[in-house]
Amino acid sequence: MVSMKDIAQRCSVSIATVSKALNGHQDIGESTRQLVIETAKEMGYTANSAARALKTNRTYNLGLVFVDLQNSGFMHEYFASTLTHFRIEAERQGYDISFLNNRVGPQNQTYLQHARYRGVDGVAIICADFKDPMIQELAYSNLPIVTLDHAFHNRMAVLSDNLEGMAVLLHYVYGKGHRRIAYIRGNDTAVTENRMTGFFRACEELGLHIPDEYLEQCEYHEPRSCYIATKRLLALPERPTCILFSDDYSYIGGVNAITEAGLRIPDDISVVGYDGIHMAKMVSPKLTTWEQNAAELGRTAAARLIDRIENPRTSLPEHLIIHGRLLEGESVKQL
Amino acid sequence: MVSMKDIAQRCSVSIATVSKALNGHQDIGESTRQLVIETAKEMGYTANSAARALKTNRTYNLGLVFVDLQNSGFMHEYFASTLTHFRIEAERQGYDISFLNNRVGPQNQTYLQHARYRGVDGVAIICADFKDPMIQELAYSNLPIVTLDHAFHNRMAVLSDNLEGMAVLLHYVYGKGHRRIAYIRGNDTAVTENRMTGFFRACEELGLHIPDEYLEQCEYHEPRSCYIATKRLLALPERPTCILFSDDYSYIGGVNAITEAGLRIPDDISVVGYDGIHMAKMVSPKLTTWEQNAAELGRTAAARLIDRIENPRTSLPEHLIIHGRLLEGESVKQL
DNA sequence: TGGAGTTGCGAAAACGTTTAAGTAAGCAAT
DNA sequence: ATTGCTTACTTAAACGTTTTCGCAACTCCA
Repeated sequence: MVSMKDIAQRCSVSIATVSKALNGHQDIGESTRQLVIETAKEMGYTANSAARALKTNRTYNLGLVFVDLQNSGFMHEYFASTLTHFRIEAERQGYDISFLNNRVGPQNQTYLQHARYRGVDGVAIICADFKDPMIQELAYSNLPIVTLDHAFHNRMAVLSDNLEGMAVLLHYVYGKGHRRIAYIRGNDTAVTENRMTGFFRACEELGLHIPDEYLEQCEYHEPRSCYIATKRLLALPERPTCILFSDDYSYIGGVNAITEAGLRIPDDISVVGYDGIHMAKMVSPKLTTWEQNAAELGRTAAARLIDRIENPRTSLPEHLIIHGRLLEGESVKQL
Repeated sequence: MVSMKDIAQRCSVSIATVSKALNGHQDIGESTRQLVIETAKEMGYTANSAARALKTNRTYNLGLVFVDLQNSGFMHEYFASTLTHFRIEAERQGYDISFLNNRVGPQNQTYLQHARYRGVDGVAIICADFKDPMIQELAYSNLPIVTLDHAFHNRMAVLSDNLEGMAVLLHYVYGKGHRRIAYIRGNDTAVTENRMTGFFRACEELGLHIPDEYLEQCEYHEPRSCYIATKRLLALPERPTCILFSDDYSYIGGVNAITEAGLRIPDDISVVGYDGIHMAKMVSPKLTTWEQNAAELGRTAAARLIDRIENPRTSLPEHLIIHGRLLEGESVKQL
C-alpha cells in the first residue's frame, strides 16, 4: 500500500506537507498542493482510516444496534426501510455504519464494549429489546446516541406518531359507522403502549365503550399469532364489525382466519392495518392502514445523530416525532 | 480511555507484557498473566481496534456490497435473509461487517477504494449490478472476495440453484397436466439467464413447445410490472393455463391482474412463484413456489469468505451451489 | 563448575497519520 | 539596517498496539 511517506519522497517534501496538502490546510503553497494531489492520484494512494482514527479519535463510523429475537428484523419492511434510509443519509454525510453486537468471537461483550472497541463516533439503536440492561448501559454511556421508537430520558429519540396514528384510525372507522370495534395489539413495548393510549383516548373522545373481549394481543409481524387472535374474535357471540390489526404483516394471518370463516372483506367485516408496507397497496381489497414514514424516521435519526456528534454543545437531545398518514384503502365498509 | 500503558503502570510490567498476557502468548508467567487480566477487567480496558489494525493489517471487518437501484434491497425477504445470516455467521467467527459504497462524503470513490480505506479483510458482493465496472474492479482486485448469485471467473461464488429450480417447477406443472405454460422472467441478470436455461432445458426434456407470446418479462420484485405482463398474457386469444411468475413478490401484482379479469386461482388459472418468502405460505390459496435457501446462502458465503481470508493457500475459489426445494401450495390445479 | 537450554520479561521499532511548534525566507515599513 | 509580519514548509511527538530481538535468571546435566 502506498502511504504518505511514498508521496513525500516522490515530491521531495515532508510527510506533514503531504498530509496538509491532501487535507486542504491553508499553509501549503498552491503549486505544492497540486503536485502532491497529482502524485497521490498517480500512485494510487488511499488514506488509512485506522491510522487516522488512532490519531484523531474519529472514525466516521456509526454503530447500529439492529437485532431482534427472531432475527427477522431485516425482513420487515418498516425496519428495512428505516435502516436503508438511515444508511443513505449517513453515507451522504461521509459516515459508514457498522453493526454492533454482543457476540464478537468466543467471548461475549456488551454493545458498549463493542462500540468502544470499534471506536464508533455515535450509536443508533434502531431495533432492540429496550429493557435489556446492555441496551440501557449503551444508552446512558457518554457516546452520542439516538434511539428509534423508544425514548430514553435526556437522550435523542426519533419517534413515530403511534398515539396519533391509532387515534386517527379509530376516528376513521367510527366515522364509517363502526361501533363494535376490536383491536389486536402487539407485544408489550413502548410502541404498543402509545398506540393503546391513542386508542383509548379516541374512545373517550367518541364516548365509545370497548368490551374487554374485543381487546386481543398478538406478536408483531407474526401472521400466525394474529390468525389465532382473529379466530377468537370471530368466535365471539357478538362479532365485531371491524378489527384493527397490530400491523400490516399480521394482517396476512388475520385475513386467513376471516376467509376460513367464510367471511368477506369488507362486506362481512372491515379490517385496518398499521405500517403502510408496500403489500398493503397491492392486495385486494386494498388495505386501509396508517402509513408510518419509515424513510423519514431513518433519515432523521442519522441526521440528528451526526449533528450531535459534530456539534456536541449546540445540539440538544430532543424527542422528535415523525408524522405518518392515513392510507385509505377499500377494507373498511361504510355502515 | 484506559490503554495498555495504564495497565502496565499499575502492574509494574512493560506494555509488551500486557499485550502478550492479554493475547495469550506463551512466554508470560501464569501469575503475571492473571494479574494483568484482572487489572484490565478492573480498569475497564477495551482494546483499540484502530491501533491493532494499523499494526497488524487485519481489521476483522468484512466489506459488504449491498445496493440496488431502487434502494429496496433490504426490503426483499430473500436478500434480507441472506444478509442476516451472512451477518450472524460472520459475527460468530468474530468478524464485523461494514457496508461499502461509492459515495462517502463529497468526493466519489470506487468500492475498491472504500474497501482499502477501511482496510476490510475481505468483501462479499451480495446485491449489486454485476456489470458495473466498479464491481468488476472490486471483484478482480487482490482482496479475498465472494459473490452471491453471480459467478466471476476464478473467484469464489455462492449460487442458488436457479437452473434446477426452474426445471423442477416446469416438470411439476407439466405433471399436473399443464401444457399452455407462460413464464414471466425478470431483469436481464445471471440469475434470469440460469432460470431461462433451466426452463428451456426442461421444455426440451418434455418435448414441450412454448410459443413466443407466452414469454414475458418484468422487473423482479415489482408487482406493478408483473401486473402489466400478466394482463398481456390474459388478453391472449389462447390464454395459458398456468403462469410462472418471476418471483413471489411480483406475484402480488400478477394476482391482482387475475382477480381483475374475474378469474380464480387455481380454478381458472394456475400460478407458480419463485423464492419461497414468508408470505407465500400465508396467502390463500397457498402459493406453489421454489424455496431458495437464503439463510444457507448467506451463511455459506460468510463461512467461505472467512476461510479464504484465514487460509489463503489451502482455500480455493469454487462456485458453490446451494439447493432449494419445491414448496407445494394450492395454486396449481390438476388438469 | 561450567556450559547449554529454558523461562519470563523488557526495550524499542514500527504501523500511517495528524498537528503543535518551530524556522527560514521574503517582504514591507520604519 | 532593523523589526515585525506573512508565507510555506519541516521537525518531531503522539495515538495504542504488536512483535522481534535481546537479556537476565534459573534449571539441568555432565
